[in-house]
Amino acid sequence: MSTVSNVLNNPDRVATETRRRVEDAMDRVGYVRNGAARQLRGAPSRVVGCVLLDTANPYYAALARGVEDRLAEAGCVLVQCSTDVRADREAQWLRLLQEQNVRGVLVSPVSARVDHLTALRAHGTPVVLLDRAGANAELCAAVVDNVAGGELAARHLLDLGHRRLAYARAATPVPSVTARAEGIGRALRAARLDPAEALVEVRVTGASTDEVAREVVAGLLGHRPRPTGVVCFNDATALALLRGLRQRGIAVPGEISVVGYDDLDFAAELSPSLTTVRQPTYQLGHAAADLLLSEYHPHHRHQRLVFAPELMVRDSTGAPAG
Amino acid sequence: MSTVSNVLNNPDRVATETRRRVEDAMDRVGYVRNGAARQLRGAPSRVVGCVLLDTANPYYAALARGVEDRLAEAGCVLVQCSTDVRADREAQWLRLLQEQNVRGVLVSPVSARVDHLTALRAHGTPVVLLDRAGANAELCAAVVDNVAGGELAARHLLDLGHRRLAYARAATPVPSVTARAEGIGRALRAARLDPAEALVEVRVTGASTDEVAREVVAGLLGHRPRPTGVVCFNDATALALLRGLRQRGIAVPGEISVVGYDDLDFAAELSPSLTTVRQPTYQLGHAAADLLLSEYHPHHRHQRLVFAPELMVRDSTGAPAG
DNA sequence: CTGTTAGCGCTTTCAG
DNA sequence: CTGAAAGCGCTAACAG
Repeated sequence: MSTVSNVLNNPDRVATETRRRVEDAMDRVGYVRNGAARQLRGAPSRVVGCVLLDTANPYYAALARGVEDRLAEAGCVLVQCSTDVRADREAQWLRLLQEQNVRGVLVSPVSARVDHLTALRAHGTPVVLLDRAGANAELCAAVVDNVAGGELAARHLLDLGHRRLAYARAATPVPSVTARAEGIGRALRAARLDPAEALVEVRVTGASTDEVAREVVAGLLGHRPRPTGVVCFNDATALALLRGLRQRGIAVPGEISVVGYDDLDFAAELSPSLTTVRQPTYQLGHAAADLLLSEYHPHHRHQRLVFAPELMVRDSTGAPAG
Repeated sequence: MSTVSNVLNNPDRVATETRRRVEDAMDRVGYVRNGAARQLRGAPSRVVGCVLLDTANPYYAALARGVEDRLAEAGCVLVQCSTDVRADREAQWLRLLQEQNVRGVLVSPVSARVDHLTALRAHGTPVVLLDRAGANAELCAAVVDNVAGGELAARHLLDLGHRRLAYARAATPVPSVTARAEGIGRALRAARLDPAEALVEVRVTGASTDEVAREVVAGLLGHRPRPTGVVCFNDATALALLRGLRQRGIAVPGEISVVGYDDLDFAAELSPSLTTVRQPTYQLGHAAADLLLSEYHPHHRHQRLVFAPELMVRDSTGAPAG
């Protein structure tokens, strides 16, 4: 019995001949190692958890793929859970993952409060924050600089000559979405404009493209003076907005300029092609997984990895009319 | 000790007062159940595995979300693995999942041969096939009828008057992609055309949109007589093709009609908007998970669930010139 | 209701 | 190299 165990875990301690005999006995009887029992004996878990706002969202799907690929190198698999931005679900998933003794969790937290995550870490489960840095570097984090992203988008519009902007954002107070608003405000102030006057926030609640289109267009056109440039918090919203504006016969970028966020595959192919902020999503996931795995090293120190977004200028933005 | 166990597993056998005492002792010390130990004692695993061609692909992301939601109802989580259409990876992931004693696996198999999956099932791990029905119903399967999908797309073009078609497909012999080719052939024969003459297959190997665009356009234009209608095996390829044709100044649908596959969010928003075959992806995942969970019922019989695709007619298709 | 006990499959240690 | 034994945390069965 101990020889078999050695064949599996310390192959070099076993004579080649013996090892061979054990190995083909194994596949004669179809032996499969029992992970639960190993883990109970103290072996590190080979499962990592990942709690995201919505795993079907292409942004998170790409991020998760980055995570998955890095974990594969370490022989680990990834459990993916969606919260749909609900704190109760986040808590429930984290509990389940903790019970499964996962090797660690990557979390895109629903709210800015991360006490429960700090507690989870203190309890022995490594945690890496995504999209949101912890307050005092008490947790590892990997983020794209959303403030910078919002700033890039807004500055681009300001440079083109726009003076009244809108930000079409999800109604839920997701940290990354809020940070982009902050970046937009920063760009406005740098241009000596008062965000209270020069910026309209339009909140999107709809689920379908059509609903979103209606909401955003209504929010924009209902405002006087009408904004001439819009930053959308993601490309899906920009897509909906472009449709809504086309249906109303409003020219883009002639009457209104539109900036997206994410640079999904289709952004470059729309007509007009979409100016948008690209995020290094896959790399972010890869690096985050790397960070998580490194928590097992003896002298681990928490780190915050910050990735830079990049503005992709295309045809949906131009100088304002008049 | 057994009382504690009962509080967790048979709460009604314990007096309310005692239960309460146990419960707050638990959260005073921060007790967390050990899943590995439970499982070792025979509790059913709460982890389900899912091995897909590429988890970052929006098609699979939506499918996985359907799976995830159904599993959540049963208190289970989903591990997602990507094979990138490589048989060795598929085998490796399945092995790992088997060692983790997962409750079951959903697999979108790399090849038509599923012996290893039948063997896995025989060994005690429930298996549900995705995108591919097993030969003799020896495994559960949930599929969208890809033959019907290919047929829908081709018949639409034939009805418009096209007589020379192309099929732009992934070079790898993925079952679902091949089935669509079969459907196209069937539609051609139904219209009394010989697929050998009336159909060109263009194989796509590129990874980036630009490469794909080049390949497909070259494949199409290099053929005499030139096809007037193209079915793409997915929307991403159609997107690339539209770009390629636009760059060459070829009118869609004026000179060439294009049909996509998947009906991703952006399909309706392109210019021209994309005629494409919609698949009930989320529902497929949901139903597949349901099937998997049902394997635990005593009198389970393997079933094959077939979902119907739907043609979304938009502006990228029209009557051929001349 | 509480305490005791056995044992799930594995790794580790120690003797032979 | 092989055999024996302990114990990871839990559940189930049973006696008090």
